[in-house]
Amino acid sequence: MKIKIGIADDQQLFLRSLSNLISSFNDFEVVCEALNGEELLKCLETIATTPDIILTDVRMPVMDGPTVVAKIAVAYPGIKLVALSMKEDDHSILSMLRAGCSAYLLKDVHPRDLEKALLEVHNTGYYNSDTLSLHYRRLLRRHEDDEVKLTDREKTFLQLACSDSTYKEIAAKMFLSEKTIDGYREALFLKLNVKSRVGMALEAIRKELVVF
Amino acid sequence: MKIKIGIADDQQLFLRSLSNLISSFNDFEVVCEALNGEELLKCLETIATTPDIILTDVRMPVMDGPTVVAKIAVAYPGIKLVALSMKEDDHSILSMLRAGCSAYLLKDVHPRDLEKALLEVHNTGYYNSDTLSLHYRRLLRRHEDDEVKLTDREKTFLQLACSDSTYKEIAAKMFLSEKTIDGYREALFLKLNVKSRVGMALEAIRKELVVF
DNA sequence: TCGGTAAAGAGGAATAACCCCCATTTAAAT
DNA sequence: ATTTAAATGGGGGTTATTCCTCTTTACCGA
Repeated sequence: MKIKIGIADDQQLFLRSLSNLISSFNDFEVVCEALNGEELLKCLETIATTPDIILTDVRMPVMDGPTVVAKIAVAYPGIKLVALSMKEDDHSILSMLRAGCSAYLLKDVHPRDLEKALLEVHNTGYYNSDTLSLHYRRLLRRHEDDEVKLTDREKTFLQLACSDSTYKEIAAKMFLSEKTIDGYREALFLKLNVKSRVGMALEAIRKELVVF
Repeated sequence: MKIKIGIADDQQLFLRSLSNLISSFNDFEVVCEALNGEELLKCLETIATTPDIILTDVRMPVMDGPTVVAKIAVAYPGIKLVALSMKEDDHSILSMLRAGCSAYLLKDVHPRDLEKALLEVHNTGYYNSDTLSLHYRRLLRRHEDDEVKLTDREKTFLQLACSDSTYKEIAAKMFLSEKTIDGYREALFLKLNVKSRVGMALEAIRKELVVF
C-alpha cells in the first residue's frame, strides 16, 4: 500500500512536475492535484481515499495556504499537513504552522530530502528541516508582537496609501472624511511601528499586507 | 535523436522535478541542470553535447537570468534560450528578451503547453505565449523611455529615501544640505514620473532601482 | 578660453503630512 | 448589562514635503 499524497500549488508547471516526481518515488502515489485551496477541498470531497499527507503552498489565489490548512486540520484530522514554500520568511512559516502544519519545506530542497521528509512525516508525524528548527524557538517567542492584525477598512486604506495619491484623494475614494483617514493613518503607524507614510508603505510591502 | 535540454533554476525542487517531467516527454532529454547562471556555464563547458534549448529562471543567486543568457547568446549562438519565470512583469520579460531569449514562459503553464512550446521553439526558433504576444509591441515600444538613468548621488538618495527617515536625516547621512536633497527629490520626481515621496519609493522598488 | 551643464545650495511660500486632544454610533464580546 | 472594538468625524497645531526661482562652483569639451 503506497502512501497517498495530495498537492496544492498555484504554479501549474511546478504542481504537475512535482506530482510527477513524487509518483516516481517508490512508496508514494499522488491522488490529488490542486491549483489553490478551494480546488484542494473539492478534490478531497470527491476522491474515495483521502491522502495521508498533503503538501500545500503558502500563497495561492482564491484560497491561500493557511486558510485551507486550517480547514483541513479540523475536517480531516488524520491528514498530515506539510507547508511548501519558496520563502523562508518568518511570516509564512508561522502562519502555516499555526494553521496546523506539522512540517515546513522549502522549495529548494533536493528531491531526496523531500522523499526523506515525506517518509519522516508519515512515520513520526512531523519533520523539521535544519534551518527551521534553528529558528523555531525564536519564532514562537516572537509569536505575538509579530502578528499585525488589521481591520478590513485599515487594509483598504493601507492598499490605497501605497500609491502616489494624497490622503485627500484616498478619503474621496473611500467616501470618508479626511479626519477618518487621519485616524487610520495613526492606527497603522502604531501597528506597523513607523513614523511616516513612506515607512508605512514600505512596511506594508515587506509584511505583504498589500498587493504589490 | 532526442532534443537536448538544459535547465537553470535556483529552486532545487522545481529544477529536479521539471527535469524529471521533461525527461518523461517523448522527444526530450535533459542534459544539464544548474542552480544558477554560473553553474549553467560550467555545465555547458563540461558536457560533450551542447543542449538545443536552455530554460532559465530570471532571478537566481550568484548569476541571474539576463546575465547568463547574454553570455550564452554570444558563446553558444546555436542554443535557443527560453526564459522561465513566475512573474509576468514587464521588467523581467524585457530584460530576458533583450539579453537574447527567444521565448518567455510562465511557471504556471500546463505541462502539455510546455511541451508544445519547447517543440515550437526547437522547430521555428521562437514561441510567444498568448499573454506575452499581446503586450509584445507595447513592451518594445516602451523600450527606451522605460530606461531610467540615474546618477550615483541620485541612486544613493533614492535608496535612503526608501525608508522611514525624513529628508533632513537623509541630508545628514549624505553630508549635504536639505536644499540639495530637495533638488534630488525634484529630479527623481521627474525621472520616475511621480508626485510624492511615497510614489517615488514605490516606483523605485518596482523598477528595482533600490535594494529592498 | 568660452560656453554648456551638472552638482550643490538658498529663499520663500503653499500644501500635505503628522500628532495630539476629543465625541458619537454600532456591534460584538464578556 | 457593561465593556470593548470598530468605524466615523472634529479642532487645532506643528513639521515635513513640495514647488517655484535663482546663484555659485566646477568640470568638460570644442
